[in-house]
Amino acid sequence: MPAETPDPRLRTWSPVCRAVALLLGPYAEVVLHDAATDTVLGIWNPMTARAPGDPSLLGELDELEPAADGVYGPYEKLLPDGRRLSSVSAVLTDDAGRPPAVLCVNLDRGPLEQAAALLAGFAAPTAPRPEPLFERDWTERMNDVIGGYVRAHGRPLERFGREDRLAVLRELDAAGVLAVRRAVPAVATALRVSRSTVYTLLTDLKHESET
Amino acid sequence: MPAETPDPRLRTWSPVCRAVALLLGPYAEVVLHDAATDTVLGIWNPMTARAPGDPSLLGELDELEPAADGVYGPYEKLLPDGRRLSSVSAVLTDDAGRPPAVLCVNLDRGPLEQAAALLAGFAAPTAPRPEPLFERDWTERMNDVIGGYVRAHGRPLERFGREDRLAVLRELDAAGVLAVRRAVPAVATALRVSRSTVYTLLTDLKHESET
DNA sequence: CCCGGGTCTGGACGAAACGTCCAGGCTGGA
DNA sequence: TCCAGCCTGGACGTTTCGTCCAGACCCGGG
Repeated sequence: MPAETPDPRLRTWSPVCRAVALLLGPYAEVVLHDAATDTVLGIWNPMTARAPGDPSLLGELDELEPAADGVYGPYEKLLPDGRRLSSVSAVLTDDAGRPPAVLCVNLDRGPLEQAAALLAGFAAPTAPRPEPLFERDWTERMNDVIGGYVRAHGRPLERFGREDRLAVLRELDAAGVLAVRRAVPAVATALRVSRSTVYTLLTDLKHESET
Repeated sequence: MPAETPDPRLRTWSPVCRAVALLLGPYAEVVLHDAATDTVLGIWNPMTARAPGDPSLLGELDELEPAADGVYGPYEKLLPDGRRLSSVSAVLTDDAGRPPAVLCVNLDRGPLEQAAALLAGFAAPTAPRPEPLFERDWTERMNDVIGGYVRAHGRPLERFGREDRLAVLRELDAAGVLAVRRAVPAVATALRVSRSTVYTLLTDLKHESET
């Protein structure tokens, strides 16, 4: 039963909500909450079963950083059906001194992530990751450094020249990777180069930094 | 000057080439090579200045894995202007016993990667990387761990017992400090303990975690 | 007082990793 | 074609690692 006298805040904010909902298409839900009563004022593109008047279950915001200007997120939300959402919330106040409303935009990441994965796979020149089992350690940083250099210079490993290797080794050294046990042989392999070469390059590096 | 009698292989394969070129749109180049003379037979959607009759510069294929069924790649190619391509090649033979042709499809990855990056960024719920940002020197981390333990337990280094040392070593190991070259002697010194002791404690630790 | 279990110590030692060196091989340019 | 520069694989001496052990030390119990 829709109220005959809609909340004035609804009149104020609903154009924004409708606009955002339209702009972001079918994968975004926009919800306007009443912060005082913790109920839903309005909802556009609903992805869940909530309707105006329902409780907001907005307690979540308390746990988040106040984030300065009343904007929270983007943070991650999970739906019972497994969908993952990216959400932002904003506290809306008007000059009429009315209790604030809270605007929430929930974007379903699923389709976007699928599309991104699809495009990435399409563009991939090779299998994305051999991934030697989760190794959250220095080898990853090594790969980050090397991969970053390749991307930054648009030059694949096979086209590396002496200067490229020197640059990468400089970075790896600065990152402390070379101080790790057994790192040098691993780096050599990663650079498609012999252990000897890595040591030679390293002495060259040391020598050049002395000047 | 187009030859009056086009190569019969061109008649055989050009429909395929045209179809692929159309399907993949403006970002894909299709080239048909003559493997015997190493020249270009035909080219659709050219991204480079090559034309029929030009040398193929197909030597690249020799460096690649024969890949079983005559299909090479996908592998990465670089254009002088910096564009990155994903390429596949296939050796085409017909039953007429003619010398084989080589079909190359070069897909410009740039637009796809841009799109993927855009989508991925759109979907990202939060900054992808907290990135420890200039990871401090491992000795500092060692001192942090030890100092933190001392403060947390209000027990100065001189009062450390076996359990304290074990606990600290557990933390240091988890922090990866012990994977650094020459770290163990330093840790021993910091703990006011001999190198031997550290090693025995470490084996005890390893042994206890096996149960 | 002495004893014994538990712990740390310095030193020794084989094994591994480290870092250097050299005699080739490959490649791209003069 | 030769040359110069770079990379390679292997060999080799050195350093570091990790283990082992005999003895010193501490401390509570008999």
